[in-house]
Amino acid sequence: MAGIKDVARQAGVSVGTVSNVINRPEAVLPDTRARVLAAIEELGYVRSESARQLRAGRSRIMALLVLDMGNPFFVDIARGAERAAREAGLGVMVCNSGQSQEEEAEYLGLFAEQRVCGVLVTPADATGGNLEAFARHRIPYVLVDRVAAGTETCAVSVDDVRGGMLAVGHLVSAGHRTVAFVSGPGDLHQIRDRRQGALAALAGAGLGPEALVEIPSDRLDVAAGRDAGARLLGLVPRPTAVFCANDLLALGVLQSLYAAGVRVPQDVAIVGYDDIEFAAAAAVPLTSVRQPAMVMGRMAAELLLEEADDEDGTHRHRSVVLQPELVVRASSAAPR
Amino acid sequence: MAGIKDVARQAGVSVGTVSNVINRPEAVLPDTRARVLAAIEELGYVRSESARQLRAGRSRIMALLVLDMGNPFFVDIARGAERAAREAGLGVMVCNSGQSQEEEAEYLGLFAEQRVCGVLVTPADATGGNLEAFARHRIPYVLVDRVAAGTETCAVSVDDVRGGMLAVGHLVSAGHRTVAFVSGPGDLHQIRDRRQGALAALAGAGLGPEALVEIPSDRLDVAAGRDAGARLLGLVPRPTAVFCANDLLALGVLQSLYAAGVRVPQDVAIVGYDDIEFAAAAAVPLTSVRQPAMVMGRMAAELLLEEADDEDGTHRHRSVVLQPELVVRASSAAPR
DNA sequence: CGGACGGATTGAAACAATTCAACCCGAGGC
DNA sequence: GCCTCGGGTTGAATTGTTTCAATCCGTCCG
Repeated sequence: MAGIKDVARQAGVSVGTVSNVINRPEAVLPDTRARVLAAIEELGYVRSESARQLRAGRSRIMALLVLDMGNPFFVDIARGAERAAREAGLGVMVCNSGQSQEEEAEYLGLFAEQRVCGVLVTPADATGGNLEAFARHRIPYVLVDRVAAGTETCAVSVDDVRGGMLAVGHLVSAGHRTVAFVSGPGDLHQIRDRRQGALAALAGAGLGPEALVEIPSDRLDVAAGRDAGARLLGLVPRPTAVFCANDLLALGVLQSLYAAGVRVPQDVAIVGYDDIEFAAAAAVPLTSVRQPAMVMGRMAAELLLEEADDEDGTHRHRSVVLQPELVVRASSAAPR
Repeated sequence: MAGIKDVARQAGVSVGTVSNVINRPEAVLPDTRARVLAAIEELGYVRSESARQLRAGRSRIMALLVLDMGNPFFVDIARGAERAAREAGLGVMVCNSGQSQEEEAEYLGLFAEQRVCGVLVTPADATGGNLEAFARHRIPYVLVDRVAAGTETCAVSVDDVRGGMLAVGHLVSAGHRTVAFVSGPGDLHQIRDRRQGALAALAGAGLGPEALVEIPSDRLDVAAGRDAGARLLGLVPRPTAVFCANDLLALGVLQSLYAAGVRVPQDVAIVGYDDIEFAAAAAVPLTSVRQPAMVMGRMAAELLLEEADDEDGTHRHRSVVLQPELVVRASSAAPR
């Protein structure tokens, strides 16, 4: 494969001039430039990113490590981040930790080797140990969908307590007195916050924590939702409303109920979380708490870029908390 | 950041020995090794992937360029490819062309600069011009979800003609005499093949091409499906069955029909394509043509690895054609 | 006791770019 | 005619790793 030296020889100039043509074309005389460009074209020269990186000390790639690429919520985050990154001329490497600490650690190691210019990460490791170890490498990172523990890192999140409050507040004000909560892995921060918000909403209506019937689940996908739906059907008395920790669970629950002939929302109301495209696309469109996923991805990428470009230490870590929004659709209504 | 030289100095050995500790530990005396490992640990040394790449001539990253990351079908392909790549110790860079030729060209250029070890691509450019230009760089690539035009490249695809035939054959044998076909961008190979299969199935039942009522659509997402559903409702006489070019369209159609009070499958039967998770998760579970997406991603990655590792020219390009499978669910049944 | 063998280690070359001090040379000023 | 100025160009140094021929040294054999 042709290198910069071959181009220089072909064009009858030095390697420095070729480099200038590529990186600062205005600093080269037009006809020299033309000769070099012709040589580049003729040889099919493509500059080697690894050589540039080696010199620059870091790559022009931003890493994004999410919990589950099968969840459209994270796909939207990726979209937002990718757009911001591309505007800055960077590529994005999207990876999937699958909520596994080991995978997370492995990927973070990979990123360090790649000398990525920064990492956007939705931590799978609740203890923060992986990230603490990663911090040694002095590669900037931004937490996504997670509040920062201290002030030593940037973070973008959505107010999950408020989200839970909106969801259950809506159900309570529609007259429901018992709400099932289909949760997820207990160590996920997001889940705990949503539960807390739900309890707060109940308390606001004079209801105690016993009004929230938890249906635990160890995953956050449709299959787990179906399973949770089956368990919901077995409850006596059956709650008249369900709040699901995300839309995938909600879709699964909806399907279980529908299959059992339970009408939504007449018999049971459902509220989901995330407002993924498929929530609105369900046969009974789902009421859901919308998270501005694309905005979150974009903001996280922008914070990261700011930190990565910070030469003179002016950067101050920031935590951005976005507000969720309740989108009411057909799946929720007053009980019977 | 500490480099291999710093480690060597710290451990009192030469750089070559450090390299050996990392890459061929068995070739180093245990106590030398221990000293080096201690130095690595102490300095927090992480080897620079760019420097390795520079030396090796290519990176340890495989690129995957898909049409739409918002479509779970492609997410599944990515999953399959990622798994195979990781088994071989490679990273995967997943990118989204969004069916745009320009984006595709831009990404291919990026891949060439990165010297990725290979590219898996679902072409957006039907003319093949982008890939033809890319072939100059002598970076191996494999076509995904697309048959190879000639024998100069590997490809993994699913028999779309047969898929269309299965879908419409099923509807016809259930007694339907007119089938609407919600299509997609006309220049996509996949769509043309599915239509052809649909027509073949009709012909097999003694029905002419007029039995297939095409409802064109320029995108392949849920919103386009909703729109197509609205147009379907306006048709007189209304077809009793719809075959959608993919599941996202089908979900949109299903929603439109449901909202208009048209019962599925009693009034209109629906068959989708891809069998994404959300097809089975719909309130009325969708009959769909299952494509083995993860298998496709995995096989494509394996073909690519074989080609990339091929030192001695033994590699022969292959086209793998997988078979689709009809999954019958509640959304299809005999007319009235 | 000398030479051969072989495992462990060394250190320099190579990889492909960017950067920068030095150089060249024509124009303009004195 | 000499000096200075400055735009254009040069080419060596630099980046961090891998690789490999060369070296070192202890052991075994004759």
